[in-house]
Amino acid sequence: MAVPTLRQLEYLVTVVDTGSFTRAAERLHVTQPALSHQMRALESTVGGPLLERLPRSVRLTPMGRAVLPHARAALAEAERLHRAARRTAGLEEGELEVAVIYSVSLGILPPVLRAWRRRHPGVRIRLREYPHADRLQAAMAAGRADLAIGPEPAGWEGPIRELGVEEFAIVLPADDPLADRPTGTLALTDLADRAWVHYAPDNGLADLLDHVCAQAGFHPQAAIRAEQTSAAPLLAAAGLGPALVPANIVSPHFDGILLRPDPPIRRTLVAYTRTRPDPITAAFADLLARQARVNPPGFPATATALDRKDADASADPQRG
Amino acid sequence: MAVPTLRQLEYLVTVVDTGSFTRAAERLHVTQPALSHQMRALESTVGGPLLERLPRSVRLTPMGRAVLPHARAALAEAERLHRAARRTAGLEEGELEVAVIYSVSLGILPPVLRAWRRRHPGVRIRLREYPHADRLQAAMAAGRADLAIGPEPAGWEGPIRELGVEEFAIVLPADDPLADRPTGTLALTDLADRAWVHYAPDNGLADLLDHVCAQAGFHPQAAIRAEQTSAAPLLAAAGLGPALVPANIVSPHFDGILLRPDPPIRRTLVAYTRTRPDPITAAFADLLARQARVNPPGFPATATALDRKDADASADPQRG
DNA sequence: GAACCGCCATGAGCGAATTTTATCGCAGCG
DNA sequence: CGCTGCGATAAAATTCGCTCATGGCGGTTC
Repeated sequence: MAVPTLRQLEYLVTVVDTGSFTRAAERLHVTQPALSHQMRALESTVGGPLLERLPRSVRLTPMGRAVLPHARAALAEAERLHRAARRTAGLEEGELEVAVIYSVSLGILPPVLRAWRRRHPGVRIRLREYPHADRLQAAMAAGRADLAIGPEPAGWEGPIRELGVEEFAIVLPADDPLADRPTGTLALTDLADRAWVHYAPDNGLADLLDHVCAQAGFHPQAAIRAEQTSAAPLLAAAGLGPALVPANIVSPHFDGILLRPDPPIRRTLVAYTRTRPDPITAAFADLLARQARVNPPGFPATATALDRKDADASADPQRG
Repeated sequence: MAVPTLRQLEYLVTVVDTGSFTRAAERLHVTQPALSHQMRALESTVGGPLLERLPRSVRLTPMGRAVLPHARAALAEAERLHRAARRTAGLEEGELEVAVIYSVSLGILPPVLRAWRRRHPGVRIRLREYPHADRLQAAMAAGRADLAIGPEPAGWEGPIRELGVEEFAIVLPADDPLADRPTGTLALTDLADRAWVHYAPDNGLADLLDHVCAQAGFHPQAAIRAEQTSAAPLLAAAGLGPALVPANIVSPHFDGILLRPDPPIRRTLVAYTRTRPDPITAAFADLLARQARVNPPGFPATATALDRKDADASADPQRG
């Protein structure tokens, strides 16, 4: 009356294949009465006899003939299920959902994704981008991704793995009077009276810019509010005003000038999960921690060492 | 470590669909701890976590995502299995294997098959023809068909249903000196010195012809031995010699002469099964018993009343 | 033809797995 | 700060599935 058991279906096909209860029983490593019982139970759930017991063989009834292919199909599906599970455990396939703040998908992530794709071509990555660290954290807490990459989340309870300290740069056009500082550094207060290339309100960098300027003692005027983070350095280089951007999102062939703020502006980038990460997530987090160059050694140059030889270290769970 | 249970898979998809263990449990009419246990058991069989338990919902792990479609597929297959079983019980679909002797597939069967097909278009009939009643009976005993149609099997133990008495006719060419008997009958001895259209050795009619001729006191000479039963009347009409054929296999537009042997030669046709027939077989046997005109009323005319209005009588099991 | 053998069914008993009942822990919320 | 919803856990009861032992039935063999 209820659903059959996969094992009952397995019993059925084995009986049919061997043509005998006894042989099927020994192939299945059970005793023959167990098989008889299960077959009878199966016949009662489907509502009619499936096998005709002949003196020296068995034969399918019409109902048995109708049912058998579906039994095989269900078993094959269960087998596929098992294989799929093993494949995800072996990182051969799967789908990983990664949530990031904007700057990550512009800066550190692309080379990592490229390396990941080369190593695990079967594991698809679905990327979800958030403009603000708080929204990223909220989405992650609500379970919208397997792994989050962004600033250190406040009060997070799950495992957190540090990726590095992201450094911010001030972008000026090449012809700006302040552009050729011999030290390569610049105090924010030197730009207190400029109109800035600001960010749209929901972009986390808007808050960050407001915050650091407030610490420097002024409130930044906005010449424009960029919706897209990546537009900010371009707009700044075009002369709309200074911009504060993560140094790692600027292309190597960028024609603006990058100056290091004095004092430096930094934020730590981390990868975090809600719980102990599963194998795929752990592997991705590992790769991320090993390969992500949050800041290029020779700031402001942005060449990240993506093609570094990597050792397949074990994916030990992080804190948590 | 072993195969999962279909119910476990059902639990999984219900949890995913409802987004909650508790809601899934009530939808499945089990308590929530039972569901928790089963999910844990399933996770241990597939070798890793499938669900991530969030405060107010659940979320699939990558392995869960990989596994879920197969779980759904397996369940769908089980559902199809159940439906297929119900459909065979309702005679909506199925496959019936019928074994017959040659003359049946030439004579009484085609109109019955037509009627069956009209009534149960989903139930395919597979036909197996045997040249000899003994071979038919042996094949049936060995389980090569669901239903056998032929002469009464000797010492048969399963259910037998009588279909009628098949009458044999002597075929002569229209210009034969013996053809226009006013009585329409003819004694076999009148043909004792003719060369007959005989049958191939493995054809049961060969034995039958030899037998009835021996009873009439002579041994029939063979002008030819027909492999195909249906060829015999044609050869006889062409003048090769007299033939003895079941009256019902001769086409209405036949241009030979059919004479009733005196004394008549008859054999009973029956349908028989090994065991109490399943619904489909029983329904076919019913139709057969109701519709098969073993001999047309006006022998030797061969018009069978195939299009007779049929009442859907109940399919009570036969003797046995 | 009598004993034997292979094959499946049946019944009893047992151990394991599943479910239920009861309870705890925890997080979110008013 | 207690309440509520949700899932995990523990223990007990029930069900389920398996094995062991046995029986019936054909078919085969000597």
